[in-house]
Formats: sequence, structure tokens, C-alpha cells
Amino acid sequence: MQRDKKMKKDLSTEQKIKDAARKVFMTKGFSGCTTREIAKSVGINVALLNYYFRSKGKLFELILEAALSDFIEAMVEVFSMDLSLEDKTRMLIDKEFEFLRKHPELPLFIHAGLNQESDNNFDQSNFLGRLHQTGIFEQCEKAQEEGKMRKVNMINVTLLFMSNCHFPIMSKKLICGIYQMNDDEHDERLNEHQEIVKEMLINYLFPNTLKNA
Amino acid sequence: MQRDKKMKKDLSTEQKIKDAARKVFMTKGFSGCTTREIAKSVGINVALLNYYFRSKGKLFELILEAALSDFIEAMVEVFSMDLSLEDKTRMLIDKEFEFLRKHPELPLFIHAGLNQESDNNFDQSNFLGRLHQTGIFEQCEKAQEEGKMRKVNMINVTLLFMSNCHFPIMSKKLICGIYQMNDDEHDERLNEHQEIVKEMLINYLFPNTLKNA
DNA sequence: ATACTTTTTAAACAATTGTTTAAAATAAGT
DNA sequence: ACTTATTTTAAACAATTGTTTAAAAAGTAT
Repeated sequence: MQRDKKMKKDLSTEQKIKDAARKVFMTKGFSGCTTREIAKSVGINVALLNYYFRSKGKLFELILEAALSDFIEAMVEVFSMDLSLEDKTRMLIDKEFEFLRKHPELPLFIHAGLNQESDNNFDQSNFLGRLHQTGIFEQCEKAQEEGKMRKVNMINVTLLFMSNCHFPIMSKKLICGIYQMNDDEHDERLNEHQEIVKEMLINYLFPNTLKNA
Repeated sequence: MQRDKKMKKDLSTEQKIKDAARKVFMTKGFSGCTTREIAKSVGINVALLNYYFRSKGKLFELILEAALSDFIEAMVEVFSMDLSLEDKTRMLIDKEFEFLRKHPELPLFIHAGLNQESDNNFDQSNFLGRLHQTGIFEQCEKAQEEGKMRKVNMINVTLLFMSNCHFPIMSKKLICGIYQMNDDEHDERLNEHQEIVKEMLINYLFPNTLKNA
């Protein structure tokens, strides 16, 4: 009954719990927070958490799955466009930096979350399939055969992108600690890094393009 | 028994606790494990933990600090050598990959650990000072002035190295999940990635070197 | 030996944990 | 209206948490 008629309130309790859980899990991790903490931030009873979601763990899996999906979807969005590989590279990096600046805790949450779970329910969302549907792999393969793109395994390409986009965001505390920076200084470095990464990756993946320029 | 003046046993209990705590904290995180779990893995009582270290949090700080120190020390070791910047780059990347392959949980542990702590006691170990002592900054500055090295802020250089060495290791579960790989396949990708990173970074940081070749 | 200090333990502490139960409040259907 | 189903709550559950207390065990020195 709760699905058909969602008139009730401004926002369904189920969604409000999910939102709060996401925020709390993101910043504190699974075992770093309590169900009561989540419930309190929604303004509801603890029992209601287990009424909608069966357990803390089940709720966490849901949030983690959604976070993973967000990640993949951002990539899919760019890959699906009608652009050259160089332009897709630039756009992906820009989008990733923009997205991660708004959700800086996401990469760490995902990696920490994956290490906490025993069973890997990746197949469930079929991330690889969604990437395949964009035709990005064929586009790369073709460019590689034409000598326009360096012949690198797509997994390594993925690794290159993720490393250089995700890590700079998630390492803020470490970098700021080592180099004694404040938030503004770090932000400035990050802006510069965004350009560095773009040039470096394009330079590496599409060497001809740069040599002609 | 008589070897040391007022010492204890084969291996000091204090050290045994530290070793066990390191292992447990690394894999499960601070709030992901219990003091009893650590104590049990050493074979001692829980109270003994608080006898040597004042609390779980204090013990964790100690482990985290040591882990951070290990990281910096690995860099210092390479930077202190009498080598060209290109050779230091190659050696640093190789050493980092080798080291991280043995301790793959270290990067995630550090980043998650830093996010859990409220106070940043970085100054305590003076990481920046230890890096400065190696003369690496002067070496880079000189190379940059001579046009042998791309003029990039040292913080961005650090970010480039860390991103491309640490992230590939710490993202194993994510990458294996997306691309449905097993451990062997991932290992193979990692080996290839090590070479990719070396070429890409040297290519980017020391462009003249490659153009002449 | 005795006396004193350090190390280790068992037990208890109070607080918090995730989860459940049963009843109340609210909404919906008739 | 009344009846039923859904949503929400208060309270309790048993288990576990980090930490402390007091006493035993082991070690050291006198």
C-alpha cells in the first residue's frame, strides 16, 4: 500500500531514511555509526528502520549499491555522447572532478564499504554491461587499430582515469596533513591538478594528437 | 631472562600487542574491530591492552602514526639516493608497487583512519621536514629551472605519484568487481600498470627526455 | 627467605549495540 | 460509522562494547 499512494507527507519516510543513512554512512562508515544515530537524524524511532529495511546491514548494502551505481552512471553519461575520444576524455575528467568535489567522501566510502562486505553482489547491477552498451569499448578498439590511441588494455585505462580523478579528492586529509595546507590552498591545487591530469592522460593515450599540435 | 636489564620475555608483550593491533586495525578499521578481538589474537587479557596503552583510541593512533611513517620513509629512502630525477621516478614507482603489493590494505587504512580522527597530529612526526632533508625539492627546482622538468607544483607531483601507485592497489575489489576478474588476472593488469605509470609519468614530467629519444 | 614492583588475570562495570515485541496512532476501505 | 491494514512508537531484549577494579602471578631486589 505504501507504494501506490505516496501522498502521505512531503517526502516518504522510506526515502528520508535512505537519505539520512546515506549521509551518515558516507561520513562514518558502516561500523562507525549506529542505527539510532541514523534514526535520530531523521527524527524517527529506531524500530522504524528495521520496519522498512530489515537490518542495518541490508540498509547499508542498499546505500553502497546506489553509490556504486552513481559512479558508473556518471561514466556512462559521458561515454554515450557523440564525441571523439579526446573530447570524451576531457569531459569525463571534468565531470568526475566536478561530481567528486560535491561528494568528496564517496570514493573512500565505496572502497571501505567493499572491503567490509563478504559477498560481492556486483553482477546484480551489471555495471560492465552498462558500460558496454555505450559502445566506448568499440570506439577505443577502433581508435587503437587505427593507431590513434595507445594500445592499452581497457582495464588499465579505467585504472588511469579513476586513479587520477578519485585519489586526488579522497587524499585531501593526507595531502593537507603532509604539506600543512588549509582548505583553500588544497582547492587551488586541485583545480590545477584537474588540468594536469587532462593533459597528461590525453598526452599518454593519444600521443599523435599532441605531436601534430 | 637475563639478557636485558629489566626486560620481559622473548618478544615484549607490548610489541606483540602492537603487531596484532596493526593487523586487525588494518583489515577491519578502528570501529570495525573490538579490543577483545585484538587481545584474543595475542592470547592475552583485554585489561592488558589498557595497561600498556591507555585506550583503544590511543593504540589506534599509534598504529596509524606508524603506518604513515612507513609511507614517508619509503619515499625518503628513494629521494636520498644519488640518482637522476628520471631514475628516482622509476625507482620510486617500482618500490611503491613492490611495497604496496605486500601491504595492499595500507592505503585504505590510512585514508579511512585519517577521516576518523578529529585532531590532526601530523606536525608531530614532521613528515614535510623529513622529505625536505632529502633535497628532493631542490633537485626538482633546479631541473625545472633548467627546463629538464615540467614546471609543476611539488604538491601536484606528489599527487601524481600517489594517485597512480596507491589507487591501483587499493581499488582491487572495485576493479575486480566491475570487470569480473579473479586475483590472477588482476595481478597481471597490475604488473602492466606499473610499467604504464612509469612511462606516463616520466613522459609527462620530463618531456625532453622522451622527445630526444 | 622477605618485601616490593611489575605484569597479568578474572570479574564486574555502566553504556551502547542491533533487533524484536506488543501496543498505540494513523490511514484506508467498507 | 466500523473494520481492517499500515505506519510509528515505547519498551525491552540479549549481546557486546571499552574500560576499570581488585587481586593473583611473576619478577626483582634486598
